[in-house]
Amino acid sequence: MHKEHTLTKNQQIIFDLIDKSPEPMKAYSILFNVQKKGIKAPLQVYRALDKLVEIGKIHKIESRNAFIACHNSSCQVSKATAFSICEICEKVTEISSASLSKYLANFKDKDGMKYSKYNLEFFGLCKKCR
Amino acid sequence: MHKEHTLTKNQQIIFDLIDKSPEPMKAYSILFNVQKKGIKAPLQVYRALDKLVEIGKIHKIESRNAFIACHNSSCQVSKATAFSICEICEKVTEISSASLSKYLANFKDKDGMKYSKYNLEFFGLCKKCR
DNA sequence: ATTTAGATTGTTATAATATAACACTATGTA
DNA sequence: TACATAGTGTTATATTATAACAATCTAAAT
Repeated sequence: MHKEHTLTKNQQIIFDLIDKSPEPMKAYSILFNVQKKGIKAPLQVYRALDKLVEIGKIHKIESRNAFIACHNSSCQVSKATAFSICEICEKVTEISSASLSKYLANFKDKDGMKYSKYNLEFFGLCKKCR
Repeated sequence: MHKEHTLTKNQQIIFDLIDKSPEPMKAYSILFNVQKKGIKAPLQVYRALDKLVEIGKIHKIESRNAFIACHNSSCQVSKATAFSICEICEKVTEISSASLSKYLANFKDKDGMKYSKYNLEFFGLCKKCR
């Protein structure tokens, strides 16, 4: 359905790191972790992050300036994202709910406008922190 | 229903500026604009912004690192926000839809968890830019 | 009126996040 | 081969945000 993107070396290194991380990673934390692999400058990280976001392999958690691997097989290229964020432990979970995405994709604002692109962040306490 | 907060001098100056602005304002743009009123340092701005966000007089547009006055009379203290953002002209509009807020407040994730606090940003093209 | 607790202020310094500009290199395709 | 496009490496810098500390204001309770 969609083009498979072959990741470049930097993109792969950075994706692997984020994908293995149990929590969202911040750009400079990523930088610190990949310096031993030859990625030395912030821009190298940000460029890879931009591309990975663009092709849907990772998502940016806007309220946290952090990045998480996409674990929702249906949103590889999607820009329609939803997350829950624990306000205590900062655990972030991607929400993949067909009814939610359907509702939001069909939502019309007061001008009758629909939006296929959105980002939704829910805040609360996760199971463990409740 | 809710406590009226009397704004302090700095808070009032900064709120007035944001409230008059037709578009979201960034912190350092706010700083530049209030320097003639004696607010000289970033922290003075950020502290007022934090408080204004906390009491619901303004909202932060997370994807833009910018602040907009609340024009939704029902969300003075609310943390349940929704916006549409034009990807060309960057116009931001707060969405106040009873059905949307009802849907989101009642949304349950796969653990059955509900969230009273959320932020939703829709992206698309506004009327003028379409 | 005085005390006191909490919020707010002013200030300097610094941390954290992100991009500009430019020359160079790899990769795929005509 | 040669051309276009995307990616790289690098230095410098812009932008966004917070730490720490002393001083001041404000409201409520003596």
